[in-house]
Amino acid sequence: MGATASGKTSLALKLAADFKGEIISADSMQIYKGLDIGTAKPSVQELEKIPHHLINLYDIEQKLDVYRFVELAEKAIKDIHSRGKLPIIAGGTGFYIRALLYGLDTLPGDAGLRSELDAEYDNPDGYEKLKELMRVKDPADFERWHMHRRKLIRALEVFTLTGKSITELQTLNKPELRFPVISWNLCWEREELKRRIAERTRIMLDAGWIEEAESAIKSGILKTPTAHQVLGYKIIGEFLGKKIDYETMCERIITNTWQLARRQITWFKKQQPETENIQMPKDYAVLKERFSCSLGANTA
RNA sequence: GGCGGGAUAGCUCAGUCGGUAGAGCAGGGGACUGAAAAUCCCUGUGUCGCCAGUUCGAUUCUGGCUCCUGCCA
Repeated sequence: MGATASGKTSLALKLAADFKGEIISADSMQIYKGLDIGTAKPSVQELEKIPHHLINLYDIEQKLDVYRFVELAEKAIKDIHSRGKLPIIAGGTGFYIRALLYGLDTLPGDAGLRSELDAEYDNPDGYEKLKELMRVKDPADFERWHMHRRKLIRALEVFTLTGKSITELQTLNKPELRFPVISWNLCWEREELKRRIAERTRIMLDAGWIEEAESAIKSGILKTPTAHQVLGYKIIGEFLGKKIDYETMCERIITNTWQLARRQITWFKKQQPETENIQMPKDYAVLKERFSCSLGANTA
């Protein structure tokens, strides 16, 4: 794992080639078909050379969430194991990776109820009514989430279904790794990562990202349940609609990407401290050697 | 050249009926268990363009200067 533009894809490809591995993408956006340039997927040749899982699996209008991701990834891991290969998980969606490695608590979900609550939130007084309901029924979660619409709604959803606080239900499982893993976080010096992001953004734009975005927007990506959240496409849409010029578009994408990277860095630092930080850049030979050792220790 | 408008946080700008100033964005920190490349929370001292005058006190009023900018020539 690692922040965006940290070199995960290229490292995963090399390790897979050297250790008979197959790659499972832990990326909430690379799972969608069509967003090839914008999500910096491996090239077609690379995808052909090394088997990949959870890439180009969904159409953009399909809905993805952690729960589904974990199911799909577990299936992929079993599948890879059954063929005697090594599963290599590579991606920047920390939330998904943590959920896969540690498992999710078995919380109920009801998308219908959730969207009802969400709609209620928009009604005049709806927000206050829902907050008041939480304040009375589930004060702990109210305290925790009253500032955060999405979290409040999810807490309310779980409370409605179970009569219990989501926070309470979440602490039932102690975090414990479900697989033996070697987990690395690719770290860069701040300014260096910023530079890499800026450089990669311009390369992606030159490689045809704008055309890709134009067609994705025509296919309605901005109205999809999950894929609309992908970074960059909306900004490119503003450029295509002549609301901003090329340079502004470019800078805004770079800024947004950097903000994403910062959130990822915080996540990996705070939420997955079991992960070993690998200070980049580092020669592949060194990484290969270290991986080999860890692998030996792990299977012993 | 004439008549206006402006000069305040890295950027765009508010504001102070005279008591040394605040928003958005950027930047920094944090959260995160079914939308996560998303969402949310915390975080703002800067010669208030320069020089003088009035005043107990000026970034705020007055005069001059410099630099932008608009209209007319």
